[in-house]
Amino acid sequence: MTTIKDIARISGYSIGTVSRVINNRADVSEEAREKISKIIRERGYQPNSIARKLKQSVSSEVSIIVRGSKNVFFESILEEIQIKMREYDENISVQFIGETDNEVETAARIITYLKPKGIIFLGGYIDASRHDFSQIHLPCVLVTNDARDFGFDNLSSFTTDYFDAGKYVVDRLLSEGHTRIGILGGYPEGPGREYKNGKILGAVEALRENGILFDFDRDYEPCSYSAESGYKALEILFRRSPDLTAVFALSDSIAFGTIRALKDIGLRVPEDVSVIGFDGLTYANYSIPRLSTIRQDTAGLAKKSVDDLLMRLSYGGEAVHELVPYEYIEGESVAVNRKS
Amino acid sequence: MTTIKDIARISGYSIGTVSRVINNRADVSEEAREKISKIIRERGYQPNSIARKLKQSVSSEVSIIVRGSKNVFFESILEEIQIKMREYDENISVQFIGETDNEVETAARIITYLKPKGIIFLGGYIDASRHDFSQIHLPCVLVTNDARDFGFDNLSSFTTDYFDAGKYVVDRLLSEGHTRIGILGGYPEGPGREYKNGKILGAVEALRENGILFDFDRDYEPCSYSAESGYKALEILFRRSPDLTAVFALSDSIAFGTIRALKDIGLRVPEDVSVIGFDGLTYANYSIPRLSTIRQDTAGLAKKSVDDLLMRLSYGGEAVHELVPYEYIEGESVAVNRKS
DNA sequence: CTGAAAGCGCTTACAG
DNA sequence: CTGAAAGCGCTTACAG
Repeated sequence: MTTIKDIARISGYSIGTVSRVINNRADVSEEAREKISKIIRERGYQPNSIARKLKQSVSSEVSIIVRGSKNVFFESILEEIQIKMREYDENISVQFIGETDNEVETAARIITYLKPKGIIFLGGYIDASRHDFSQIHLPCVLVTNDARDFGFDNLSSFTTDYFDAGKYVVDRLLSEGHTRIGILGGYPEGPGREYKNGKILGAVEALRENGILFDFDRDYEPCSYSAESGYKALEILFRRSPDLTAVFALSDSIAFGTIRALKDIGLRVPEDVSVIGFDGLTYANYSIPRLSTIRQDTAGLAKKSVDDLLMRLSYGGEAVHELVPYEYIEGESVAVNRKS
Repeated sequence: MTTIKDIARISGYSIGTVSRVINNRADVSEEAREKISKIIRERGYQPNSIARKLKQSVSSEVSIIVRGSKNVFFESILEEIQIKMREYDENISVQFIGETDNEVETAARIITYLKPKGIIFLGGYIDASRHDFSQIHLPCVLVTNDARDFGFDNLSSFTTDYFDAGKYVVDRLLSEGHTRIGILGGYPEGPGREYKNGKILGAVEALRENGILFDFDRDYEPCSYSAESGYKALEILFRRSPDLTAVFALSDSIAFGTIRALKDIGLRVPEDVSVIGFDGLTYANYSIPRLSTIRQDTAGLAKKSVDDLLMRLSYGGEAVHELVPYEYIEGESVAVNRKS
């Protein structure tokens, strides 16, 4: 293994000077820089990143903490982030945590362990651990949640406007004549069994504006973000509310399970029941029927998050909070309500 | 930050003894071990892994190199590997590389950079870079390819028997009376435009045993492992061979694209055309129609790979090569051929 | 069983 | 602009 000592010996300079060349410091003579660079190139010398990390209190990596490893939507954002980071030649390390794990605690552990220079949270909440987060002073980005109101100047956030999108979905269903609309996905949060999910709140608001009071006990069924749970949740929902003519599934995977369950019950989509999903997974465009859904801009979310983090890392600047536009994709899973 | 020095100072022992306790060495008195352990627990002290890595020529991490970041099947194996590794309290670092990147080169880079104690290759070929691999002396595992014939005593491999499974698929279609069977997916490899893919070779063999010579030019269409390319490939295939009554899609994602394309052409699955996929993704059980497919044992592949690597890491031993059983899942996408 | 000391490969004030 | 030296937090022969 070639080390900095070898380069120093061969070049005739000290390891201090070699180190300065490696780190592109200004205070090196052109002569030394060229000579040393040449030798580094020839030998294919790569500085030992572990030794560097030990000295530098911070490494050159960005850590990405992903909440929930089975979430197809997060996987696609993660993929985009990876691509972007590779373009910029930045190193990343990915950490998956469980749905119920505390991402801020994880961040604290990672900071001592990996010493990242910045952190991207993919799908955390943060506000549940505000106190702990205030101990973290690295530039961070929260993706798929709005951190505007948390008041941390080192935490940017980029997210779809879930409230607005949820409202759009229900407005769309209302405009097709549906009034008996069910909602599938997510969980009531906190001790008060509150519904904090923006998609749900937006959906409820759309109904309210049309004089319909959403009955959670009857027309809502919680479930996690997978086809399996979507399937089961639909069965429960329709046993309770067989008169529903439309379903808003909080993710495409839930929607796929929903559509399959409806078929197995003997109901046709969209003739008997309309279904709208959320996320805009590639597969939504290949399912039978094609799924009508809200497409989140995964590429945009990823790009903005990465760009913001790297810019703040290099030049400082304030944290920003941005709502990234979504798009409604017209599929084949929505039809006019013929029941009423 | 608590360091080993603090623990030493508080406990009254030297940092050497503290280090021995941390590393569970035998040559420490019970008294010292207890006293020091207690303090470590109280303080929530975590040894700095970077400093450890610097001394130990090897870190405590296992690196996982994943080929192709858009591969849903690999993602599900990766997830299982992560779960297993976490159970065993082993740290991992994941590196995604492009479809066409050289995984052995990547491994060499990672070894100097991260100093992993072992490597798991998810979906590489290795044999294309045999020479370079012979420079790698860490325990390694290749998943989803058979390395038996490569002759490296540090490389185990676990894979589905693709030849056998491919043969099974076509036998299944033949038994339903299909003789005009198309194949979708993969690429001819190497300069000689050879078909090295085990699934394809098995399929061709099944046909041959039944007196049918597979016509690659007419009844095969290469494509990558996604719904999009499956959709396009099916269109091309059927423009050329509209008399096919069955399609073997080399992955479930290809199959989903295939089924959708057939529907858009105006053909029904399975009434007009039977389709069998490969992988056994969860979603295959929720699509319309439910997809008949070969389920690869992702959990088994992951568990065996992890167990083998950790065992060889701890106790040495020879590399092993194992074919992990697959299972045919009967869906709704295969029917008797009524054309002949 | 324990401590003192060398050293892993690098970075960075400090002098000059 | 450059070198000598301290030190990052740990591990591990070496003595005793």
